[in-house]
Amino acid sequence: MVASDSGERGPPDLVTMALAGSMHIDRPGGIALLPVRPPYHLYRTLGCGQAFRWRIDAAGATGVFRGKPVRLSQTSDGIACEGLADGGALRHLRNYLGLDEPLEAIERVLRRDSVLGRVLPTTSGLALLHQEPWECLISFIISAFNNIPKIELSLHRLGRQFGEQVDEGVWTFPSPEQLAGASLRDLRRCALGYRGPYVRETSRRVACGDVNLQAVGRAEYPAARRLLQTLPGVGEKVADCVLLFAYGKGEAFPVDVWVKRAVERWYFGSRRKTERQIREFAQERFGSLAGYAQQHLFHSIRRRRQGE
DNA sequence: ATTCAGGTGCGAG
DNA sequence: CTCGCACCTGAA
Repeated sequence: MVASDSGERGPPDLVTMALAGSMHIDRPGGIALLPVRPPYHLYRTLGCGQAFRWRIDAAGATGVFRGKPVRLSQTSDGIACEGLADGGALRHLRNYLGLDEPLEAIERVLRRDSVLGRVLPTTSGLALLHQEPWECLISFIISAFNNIPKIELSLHRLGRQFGEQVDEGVWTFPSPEQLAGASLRDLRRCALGYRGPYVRETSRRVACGDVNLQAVGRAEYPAARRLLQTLPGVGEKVADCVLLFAYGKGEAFPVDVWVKRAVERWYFGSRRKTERQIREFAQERFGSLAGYAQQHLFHSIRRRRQGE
């Protein structure tokens, strides 16, 4: 297997190299600039279904980061960030966005796979985020047997009901304590359906320290996965999403209906496989880059279906 | 009105 | 342990 580097870009220019050494550059008007290396693609990264609370429009992406409303946009110079003042927060944002993920090298390796080689031209530049585990966990509990607009609706209502308002129409994501103290009746208002009790029970188990989300991060992938799966509403797929999108466990390969369909069609001649077979196949084939492979496959088959 | 949607928990074999 | 099934609810 030889990498076909036809789509690869040339070495970064001097400006890019110089900028990459610094965390950010202050611009007039309280706008900070975070340098990025190609092929990083902000809107693919925020819009590919890892996180649900970013709103993307022609002007850029808006959302809440560590309790502050922020607006992000990508230019040829990097990521412009409006709303965060101090360098510490910007460093955290840099980490959150995955700006230092070695995407060029990752995609060079993935491109050796003929399927991904075909897919990458339309998915290149998406990075795995490093989300806050708590919000990510609740988001994917809600995602089960649900659709994206309604997941977004539920998360928005949870913020409005139980979080704190930081701007017009913008709320923080509620803490474990805030959700643990919620009534099922109030949770039901958030259109959670039968997931309401899962959300509250999981919140209780986290709030009381029964499950330590920091300890999950310190554990190896298999143990961390088992730990998360002790929570109600958290099965294999949800656990893998949290491990991948929040904890940076790159070997996680969440198998949802889309990825299952993609792998069956593109790797197994459309023969039916179980979710476990698909996950084990992917982990064997892609190793620590399984999560990246999953994102590209997911993104590709979804836009294909939607005719984007 | 009917159908669909980024799984999970359950009981049965 | 694997398999099949029911499931809240908003939007198309």
